[in-house]
Amino acid sequence: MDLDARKLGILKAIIDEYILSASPVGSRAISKQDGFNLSSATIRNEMADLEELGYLEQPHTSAGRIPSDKAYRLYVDQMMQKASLTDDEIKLIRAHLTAKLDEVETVMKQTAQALSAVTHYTAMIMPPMLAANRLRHIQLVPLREGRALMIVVTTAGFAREAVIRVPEEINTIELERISRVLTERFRDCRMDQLGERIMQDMGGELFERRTFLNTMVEAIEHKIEPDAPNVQLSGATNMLHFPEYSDVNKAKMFLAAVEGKGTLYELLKRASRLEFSITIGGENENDMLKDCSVVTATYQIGEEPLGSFGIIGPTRMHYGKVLSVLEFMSRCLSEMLTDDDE
Amino acid sequence: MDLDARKLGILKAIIDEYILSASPVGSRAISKQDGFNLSSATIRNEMADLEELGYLEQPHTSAGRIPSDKAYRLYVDQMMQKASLTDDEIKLIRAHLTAKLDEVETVMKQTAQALSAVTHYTAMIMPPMLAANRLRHIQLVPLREGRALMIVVTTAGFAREAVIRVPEEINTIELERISRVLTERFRDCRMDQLGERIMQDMGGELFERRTFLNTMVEAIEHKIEPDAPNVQLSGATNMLHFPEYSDVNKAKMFLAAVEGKGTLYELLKRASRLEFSITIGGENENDMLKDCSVVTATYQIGEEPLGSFGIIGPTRMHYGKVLSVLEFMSRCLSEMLTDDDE
DNA sequence: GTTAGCACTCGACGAAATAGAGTGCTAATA
DNA sequence: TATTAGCACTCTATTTCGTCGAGTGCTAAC
Repeated sequence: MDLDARKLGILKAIIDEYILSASPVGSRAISKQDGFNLSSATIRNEMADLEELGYLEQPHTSAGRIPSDKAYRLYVDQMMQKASLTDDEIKLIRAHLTAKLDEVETVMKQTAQALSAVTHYTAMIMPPMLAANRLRHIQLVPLREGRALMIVVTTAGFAREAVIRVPEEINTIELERISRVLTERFRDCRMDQLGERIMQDMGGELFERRTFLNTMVEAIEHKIEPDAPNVQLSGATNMLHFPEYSDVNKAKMFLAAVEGKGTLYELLKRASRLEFSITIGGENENDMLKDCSVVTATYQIGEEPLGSFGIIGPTRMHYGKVLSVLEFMSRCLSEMLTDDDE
Repeated sequence: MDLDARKLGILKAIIDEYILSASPVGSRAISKQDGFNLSSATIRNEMADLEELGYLEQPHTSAGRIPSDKAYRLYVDQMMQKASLTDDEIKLIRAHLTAKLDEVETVMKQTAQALSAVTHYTAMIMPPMLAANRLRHIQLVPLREGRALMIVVTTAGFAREAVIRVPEEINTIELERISRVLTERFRDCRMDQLGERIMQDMGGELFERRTFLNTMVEAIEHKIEPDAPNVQLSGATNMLHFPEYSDVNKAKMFLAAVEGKGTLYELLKRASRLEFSITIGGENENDMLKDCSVVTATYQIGEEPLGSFGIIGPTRMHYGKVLSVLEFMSRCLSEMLTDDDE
């Protein structure tokens, strides 16, 4: 089952070549490369073996070979070299992230754009999960009759708003009081426990406001993890430049998979548990992505992972380069969120 | 130059037919329709006339005719019938807009989705412009050292945030004071004048904070009209189902035009001056949209238009249906923003 | 174990043939 | 004078067929 050094070398050469050319690799192409002093016939024999072992596939009898998912997996785990970023690439990324990015939304968008611009694949990023954030401030701003805007701010500087109904008997001053009391009492409470804590603690000075508090708690729980999460996507059309998507139906398929952002959100949420993840072709849960690879990384404030981002591309992907880019971006992004303007 | 009734009728029949079939319409197809008791030869003569007048085009000698932009313009201006919505369509729209949509973002997204689902075209919507809104509340929430979150709320219940730097000497209590003073002083000031007004009025109790106020004003002006505006897009892939986009390059073109959302923002902003607008093919400023039509409508709070939304489709579009849908959605949306949860 | 040689397979590409839709024109008709 | 039937013609789309070339697998020789 294990591959000897020569098979490994040949397989790597094939994969590298296929990643560049996107067309099946023949034995001659490999035998001509420096490093192998072997005839094409020998390579052919080895390739036949590799095919039997499941690392290569043949589109049809008289074509060259293309790597299987299994081959990419091996490649990623054992033989890939990380490609460090060029100065131009770093410049390009910095250009996207330089401006005074004072809103999360904008940071997300710029990150996605930078990623897709540098990699030429499709980039995606999920907004930060607030669960592990801590409460900093709650503010109720009265609007027209019977409504108020509730604003919840976390220590990391993220804010969520919701318009909520306010019973008639609660006036502006009372809203102010409730804001102050809640802020003081629940300051630094984890966001994912906030609702629960408020409910438990309703006996105190806010007892007579318990129905209203209920409304607030509901809105808060609804906000911690937005139900229509705003995954930012960039460069979906990049995929159309790859020969694997010159078929309109393939393209349609891919774009459909990517447009339903719920899918991507699930993907990214799952991926946010691991610092980096690479999912190759059929390893994807989503059938529509079964000839794509997904590479993700996380971003964080301090130690706490907030969310993840990544790129989607053909399985024939520049894994080495992509990983380096993600690593770099992860650092940039985390730094931005921690030190700098939000 | 003017068309007699018969030419008009024939032209309308051709357009209606072409909208359905997407393939050039021959003389026989028209002569067989009820209503015209004319042979195909007569129709042919009329069609030749219509072509000479610029209303029809012939892809090649032995094909039928297709309507020109000029024909669609005439169609839209004079002969189109509005198609009222079916119950199913209304249900579909309501289904998208029913839930407690408590955040602008969500409303935008749902609207776009409903639009693209009902029309099968590509839908877009711009977020509300705050310029004509009035200030309701300013709140500064201290974050980690040297930072605060500035939150600006308008009377319509929209909020914008920005993380800003805070000089060391300004403590929490002082931030609170500044918030209160600004809110009191500039309550109900139009958002697009707010920055200016604050600058003018700096002499009062906040004189010693003028550098900090400068920072705030900068952030405010930056926020009133976001520079990377979050145009929501939905159903971009719908276009791939239309035969006019079975060519990958056409598809690429369209998707590229639509992905750079700046373009769409400009489009929508310009369109927000008119309650409804229809732009056909070459009438579009953007060359990449020159074989698309764009139909837009506005949404408002009270009398004040806030922004616009619309759909993009092939010039061969169901204009009547689309207009009705937009009309209906415009009402829905404005109602939602005015009465109900934001 | 490696290699040269060769017959074989299969898709890509282009030329030629065919079918069919639709036209424009002419001459007949009402 | 407006309409129509008839017909030759044009152009595209589709199919068929032959050729080319890349690449293979196998065998026999090194």
